[in-house]
Amino acid sequence: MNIGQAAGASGVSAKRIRYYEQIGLIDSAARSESGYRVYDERDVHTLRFVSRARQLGFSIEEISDLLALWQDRHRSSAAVKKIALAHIEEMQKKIAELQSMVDTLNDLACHCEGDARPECPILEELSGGEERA
Amino acid sequence: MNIGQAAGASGVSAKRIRYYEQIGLIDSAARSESGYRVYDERDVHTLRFVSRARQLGFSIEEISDLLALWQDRHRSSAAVKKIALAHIEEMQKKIAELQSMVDTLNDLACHCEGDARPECPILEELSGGEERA
DNA sequence: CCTACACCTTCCCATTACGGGAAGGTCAAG
DNA sequence: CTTGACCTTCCCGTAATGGGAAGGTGTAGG
Repeated sequence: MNIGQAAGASGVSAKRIRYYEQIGLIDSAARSESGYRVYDERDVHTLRFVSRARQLGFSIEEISDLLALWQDRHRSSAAVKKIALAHIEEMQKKIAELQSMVDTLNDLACHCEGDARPECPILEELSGGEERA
Repeated sequence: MNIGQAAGASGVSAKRIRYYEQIGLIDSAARSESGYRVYDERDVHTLRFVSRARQLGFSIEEISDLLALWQDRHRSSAAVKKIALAHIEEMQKKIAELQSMVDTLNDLACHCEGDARPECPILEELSGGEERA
């Protein structure tokens, strides 16, 4: 099957497939005589694996490690779990950051009248308490 | 004051200050005879505004709008609030996405023994239920 | 057989918000 | 007068793609 079909079957765009190949995340595809990339079910399966991992927010580098483990029958589940837990922690840290920003900003927005007048606690806060420089 | 002092006083690195000038977020700084950028308190105040806005997660483009409003004495607080609320919504959406990923992954990780054996629900899930391609 | 048209190829540019570092000019102190 | 800390511009690299150009391929219909 050509890249377009592999894309359709895996949910990974042709652009992305080429990119993944280029950076070495996935093996170089076989080629037809005319130079077209050729894929089989196994390739599509791998692409789906990558796609699902991306949906869970793993970075390409993490996915590279996960793929290696996936293909290693002597892997330990501990190694996989370690990557997963590290990723969870990263995401939770990011969530905490975002939540803190939301809380602060929400607080400010709540005290903003949101009318036609220029007085605005949001700008005052950003300004450092004093008004216009 | 030179860019280094402005950086120290505002908490914005010299690199960033030049970048902000380059993309037009802030006005071009005055120059000394020898070509050095020169800043005053007002500039530093603006830089601090930008810095605080960045700490709340606003994008450069949003900050550009906020700066314009800040400097517009005829602004309406409604315009400011609108930007803030939109930003809050974006962040909440991002949080929800991340939280969903964390939940899913946590669930999988909980069922992973994390020992020396290769069996791993995380990889099984990424694999689509079937084992190794 | 020829012509569309859909598909494929590689290559380069743009995105976001900077940091790093090179090559070279400036300034103040010792 | 030299050293070292500044400053300048310029270009590269980041993460993970999307867009699009220029050009080859494959197939289906007239």
